Amino acid sequence: MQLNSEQILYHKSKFMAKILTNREDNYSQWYNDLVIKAELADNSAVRGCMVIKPYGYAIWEKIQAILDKRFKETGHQNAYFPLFIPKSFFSKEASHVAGFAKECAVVTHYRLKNSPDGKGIVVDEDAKLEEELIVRPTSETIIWDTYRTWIQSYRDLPLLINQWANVVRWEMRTRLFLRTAEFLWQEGHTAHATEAEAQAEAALMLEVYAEFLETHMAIPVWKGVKSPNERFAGAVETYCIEALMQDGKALQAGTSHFLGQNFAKAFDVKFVNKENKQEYVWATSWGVSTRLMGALIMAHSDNNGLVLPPKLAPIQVVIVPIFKSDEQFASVNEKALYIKKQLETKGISVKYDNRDTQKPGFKFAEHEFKGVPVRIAIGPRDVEENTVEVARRDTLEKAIYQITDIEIKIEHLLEQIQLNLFNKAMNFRENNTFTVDTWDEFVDTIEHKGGFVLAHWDGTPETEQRIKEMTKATIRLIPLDPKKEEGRCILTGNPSHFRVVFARSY
RNA sequence: CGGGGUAUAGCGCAGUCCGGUUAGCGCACCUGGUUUGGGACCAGGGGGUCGUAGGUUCGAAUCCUACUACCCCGACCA
Repeated sequence: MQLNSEQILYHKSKFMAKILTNREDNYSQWYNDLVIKAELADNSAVRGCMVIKPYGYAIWEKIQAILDKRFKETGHQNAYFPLFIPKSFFSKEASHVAGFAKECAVVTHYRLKNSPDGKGIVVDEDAKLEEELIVRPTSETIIWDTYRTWIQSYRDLPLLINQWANVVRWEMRTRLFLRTAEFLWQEGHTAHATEAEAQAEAALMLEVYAEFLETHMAIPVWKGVKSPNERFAGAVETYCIEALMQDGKALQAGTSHFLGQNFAKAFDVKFVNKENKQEYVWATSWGVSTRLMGALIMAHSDNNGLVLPPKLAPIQVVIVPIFKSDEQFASVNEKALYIKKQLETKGISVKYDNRDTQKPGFKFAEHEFKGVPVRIAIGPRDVEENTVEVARRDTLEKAIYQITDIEIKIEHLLEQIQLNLFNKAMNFRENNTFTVDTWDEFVDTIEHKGGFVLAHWDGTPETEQRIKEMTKATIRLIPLDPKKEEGRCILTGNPSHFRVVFARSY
């Protein structure tokens, strides 16, 4: 019972109200259409800032809930630090300020007044701040300034804090979820007594992110370390997870930084060790943002709309009743409610779409567009035969299920869908990962195939920069445990001992 | 910030070149009826300072000027 593509096309072309640009025709437009028409987010009246709509926010809340639980399981506590950061804090860590200076929003005044010409309101020049405030692009500085007062002794360590917050980076060009001027994220900031402990923390959180993407978002990731060019401003080492989108571009999905003692020194955060000696503390920070929403959308969705992995879908199963007469509705309704109750005993989130203002076909199309993993349709024929029609979003297949043990069958189906999405994404990545040895091959692959390209690099920032200028491809990551392989840099021909991962990226 | 484009009902558009009734159309919305196993149909109805501010003109959605916002492409970045 499979709906073939011609049938789908027929339905779409004849009735379609929500037009989705074809993914193959214009990937960016497809993405934008999807975000807006699936009601995940909208552009707002504020340049570069988005409105996250209830359906999109529900997905973000699921992401938050799962990660928050993992953070707490790994010993972290949530706290909240100010949105505003005194400008002077920023200049304390040289590379940090250099990295963020160009994209900071600055608060200079604290009052408005009626304009002298009587038209509207103007900034009151008399209300100029003594010290200007930066709207946080990230919170290292305010947090480390605070940690100074929290940390005295090795007994205060490790300090394991996370905050869920919004940050602002004044980007020139923005895209819904992928790059917005304001975005939501979590930022972990930890302080440790030893370098090894801090390194272990950075590695642990990278692992938490990788596990989350793979098992919940169904997106396979590469783990690695950033080249100096791509390193976080102020970090000693930046670890990252990179995912491959369906257009062959890479997306950095999360980062975890080993900050060494850079911020401890800049903000004079010392502790007394067991030998009663003063030492600077060792630090990490790590974060993921609403950008994950972009990854989720781009990794799985198709020309019929959004495709959501069951573990993050706000609605996992939608039940659509089909009926003509009131008597039919009564019996269908009874069965539908029974099924809903059964599914809920397994913790499945079910929407019973019993709106009488929309026809079944409309509901099918709508829930399909919004990526609901499983749809159950139940009509008079089903009631008679004790069956339902089950359609899965990932493959668009339909099947008839006996209602007996429906909750077990659907639970199993959801697991299958989750797995299938991961496997599809994994296959895609494998089919779009290329190994090249010459410059011509490299350019050709980046230009015509996209994807991840494994190549030798001489290890210098200059070479990476030149490659970026010539091909727009950057080193997405250096594998954590690179396989030893002697070769020559694709650009300079200098010796190299292992391959790194190149790609064009978001 | 550079290049290009757009702005007319909630959404998508026509009308603008070549100024001239009451600014149209599709979808959506409201009412009534018939319908309901893949985006229903019929009838009736509501909704517009034509992005903003000036200007030209007897008359401006239409011509001119400035401004603003958004989208796409680049440089920058998660």
